[in-house]
Amino acid sequence: MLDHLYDYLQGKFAISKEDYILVQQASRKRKLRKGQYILQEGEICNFVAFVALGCLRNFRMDEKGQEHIVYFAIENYWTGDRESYVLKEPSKYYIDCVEDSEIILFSRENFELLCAQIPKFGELMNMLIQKSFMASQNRIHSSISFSAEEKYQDFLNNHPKLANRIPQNMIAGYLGMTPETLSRIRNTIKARNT
Amino acid sequence: MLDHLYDYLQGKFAISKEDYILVQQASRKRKLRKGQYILQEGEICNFVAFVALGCLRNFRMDEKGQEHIVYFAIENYWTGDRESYVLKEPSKYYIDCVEDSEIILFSRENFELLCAQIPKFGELMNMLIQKSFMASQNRIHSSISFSAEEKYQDFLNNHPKLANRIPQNMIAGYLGMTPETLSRIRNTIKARNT
DNA sequence: CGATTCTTTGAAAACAGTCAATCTGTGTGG
DNA sequence: CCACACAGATTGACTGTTTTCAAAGAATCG
Repeated sequence: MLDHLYDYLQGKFAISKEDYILVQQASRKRKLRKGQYILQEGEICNFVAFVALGCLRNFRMDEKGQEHIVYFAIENYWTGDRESYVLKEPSKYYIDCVEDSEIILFSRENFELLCAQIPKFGELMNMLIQKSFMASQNRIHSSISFSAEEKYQDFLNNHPKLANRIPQNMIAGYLGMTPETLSRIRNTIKARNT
Repeated sequence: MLDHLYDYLQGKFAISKEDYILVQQASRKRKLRKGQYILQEGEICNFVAFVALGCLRNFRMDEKGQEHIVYFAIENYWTGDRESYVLKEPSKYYIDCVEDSEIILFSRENFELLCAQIPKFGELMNMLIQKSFMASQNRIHSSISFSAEEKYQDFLNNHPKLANRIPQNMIAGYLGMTPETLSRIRNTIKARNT
């Protein structure tokens, strides 16, 4: 029943049936409801998660209770708090579900074992971190260079699929602006296109 | 004469003399003057560089000629444009020297060879990318969550060594604000501490 | 249908950017 | 050694953008 992940890994490096059985044995599936947390501030992130269905977000909460979102993970994306995982320190992040979701969880032990047992799997993870880094660089550039409207346009260009399924207050929290500002920006864009 | 890199690698994984000779043969040293470029927009980044001395910056230029700095590399840091390197696509970045510098350059071919020949070297690179990613995440958080003054304070906390040697207009370009704004922020901080 | 959450709108205030002028320090050439 | 040029930093007045707070409208879910 882990077909989603199997298709994904097939697409990445043509995993063998036998190796996939290892993956299956190392993981467990979890169904989650919208709003449910898989990580909370202060906990050590001892897992890596693959999103088979739905959408999750990584965010921090500030003293005023405002949520600042650093990452969305939809189908075929991985999530977790890399920093807490690597350093084995309490996380500064929350991870919760934006929609009802299905994820495949790997405990730290199992995940490291898999990376060692299936070299291609380990390489894939290195490649993913590299891609994450490249994406982060681009996000940093956008966030230090662009006006609020430009940031939103950039978001639409880079994440057309997210734009349609994520509430706007979260998009605002991802872009570093208030929901009111985002709403006004959408207005002026709409006005311009008429 | 590549002692700086030798000490660095020693500190990272106790490299053997023989392996270090490989590193030496795969690299070449370059002295650079302040302002000199090692990468310009449109070029493909076919190298990885280690900074033995001095300071370099990665930045993009917008239509108005404004420079947006995504990264500073000082002694014992690595630089280059990872995205252009990996994708073999023209870079969107410039990399130039903030001070007179000495760097150790690895061509793509030599670098990949080294990673394969010296497994610990390859692992180190993966680890560095991972750390870069973690640093990027934190920078994204700061840039979507903080006011201009908080961003500056955060910069002082995280990069005390950079604050003293980098001109303020560049710090402003790194934090995503104008030099004027940064100057005023420094004023209010100074006023508060008297 | 009612309750809750999300989005929009308005007016005022806070914040950051722009433009122009001045000040400071550094290094260079006469 | 001085005078000058130059780059970087500061200041002031003004403009524009974004936030804040409050309220009203839409949409969604049980």
